[in-house]
Amino acid sequence: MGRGKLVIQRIDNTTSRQVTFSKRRSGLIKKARELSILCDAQVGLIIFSSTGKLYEFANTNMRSVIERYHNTHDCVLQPIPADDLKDQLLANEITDLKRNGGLTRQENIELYQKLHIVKQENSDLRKKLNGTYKEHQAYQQPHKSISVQSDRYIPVRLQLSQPQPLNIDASARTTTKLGLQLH
Amino acid sequence: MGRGKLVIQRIDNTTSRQVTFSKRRSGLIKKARELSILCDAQVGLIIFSSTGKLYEFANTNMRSVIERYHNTHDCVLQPIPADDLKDQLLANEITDLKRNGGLTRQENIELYQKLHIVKQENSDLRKKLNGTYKEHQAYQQPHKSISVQSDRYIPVRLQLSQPQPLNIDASARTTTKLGLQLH
DNA sequence: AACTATTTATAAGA
DNA sequence: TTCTTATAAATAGTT
Repeated sequence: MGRGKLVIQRIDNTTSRQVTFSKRRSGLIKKARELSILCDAQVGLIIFSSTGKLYEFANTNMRSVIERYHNTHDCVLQPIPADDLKDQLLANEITDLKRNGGLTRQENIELYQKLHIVKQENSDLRKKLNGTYKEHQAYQQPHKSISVQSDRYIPVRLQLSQPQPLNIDASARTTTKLGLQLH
Repeated sequence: MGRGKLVIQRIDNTTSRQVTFSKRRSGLIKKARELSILCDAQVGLIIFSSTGKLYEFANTNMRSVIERYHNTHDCVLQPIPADDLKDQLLANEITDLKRNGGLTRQENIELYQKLHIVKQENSDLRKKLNGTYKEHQAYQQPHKSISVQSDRYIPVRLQLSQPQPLNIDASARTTTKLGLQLH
């Protein structure tokens, strides 16, 4: 839609990307709202811009949508046995925290890998560009600090971020009431 | 859009409503995907039809979107009041989990920012390289490596998304009363 | 922020 | 229901 046909791939130009984001975000939210009204559907929409800003729409409220979403999926984490109501409440909270923390860590790992790949691509591009300019000795790498930083930084973090297997065996469950372990 | 103008209110006719739901649902998901790609945004979309069936889209994975969403809202570390020793232990465990999760979260945010910067740098380099080659029409496919990257990336992410088994080793069992282990 | 030329989505019809 | 088509709506590039 527009003056020209748009190929669906990341828009390089920052200004264009931001303008397009603004336009399409509002368009998307509008359509989400329309769908929920027209068709009597429950809709939840979460958008994080590339700069990390949050935009959202939910015809009811986001929390209820998310809860309903969770209910449709099997709970991966086993409930922690508890003697009484108070213990159960605390145990539930711990279970939630474990789940969320695990997800954050997992996303972290993915981000490191992604970052690693993009940086690699980056340095390949730089190399290529350098080759193009090789007759001009004046050319300097424009972002040397970043590439140096990544060389030192990434391997270490990747190592630290390796997925940690979590595991409760029977004996562990007998020794601790909560059988809790956080990685 | 269509033969006639449509008023945005619940469609009474069941058949029409279902047909419209089907069309608009796919349209909405398509646009959500486009937004995430074009503008490098993280998008999560949850739709429950009026009959309760779930449809969803997330460019990364829904759990990570939801978690990130939660993270932007609740961040406060409040000490939990406890009546007795056992409660206190549980409360401490929760506090630890929260703190640890917070750190991971913080790291996560920084990774997003970093990734954003590197991607920008990447596209700048590509632009520069393209300019260098502008007289040679041979240089086309500016994003080839990115598509390769995603091909490599997605399977990894799927693999990482598998539920992680929980595991406590002997040393962990002996070190903490609650069976808690922080990594 | 507006403006439109175009593309895209889709309501109604076949 | 799936396909078609006229029309409304969204929006890319421009000013």
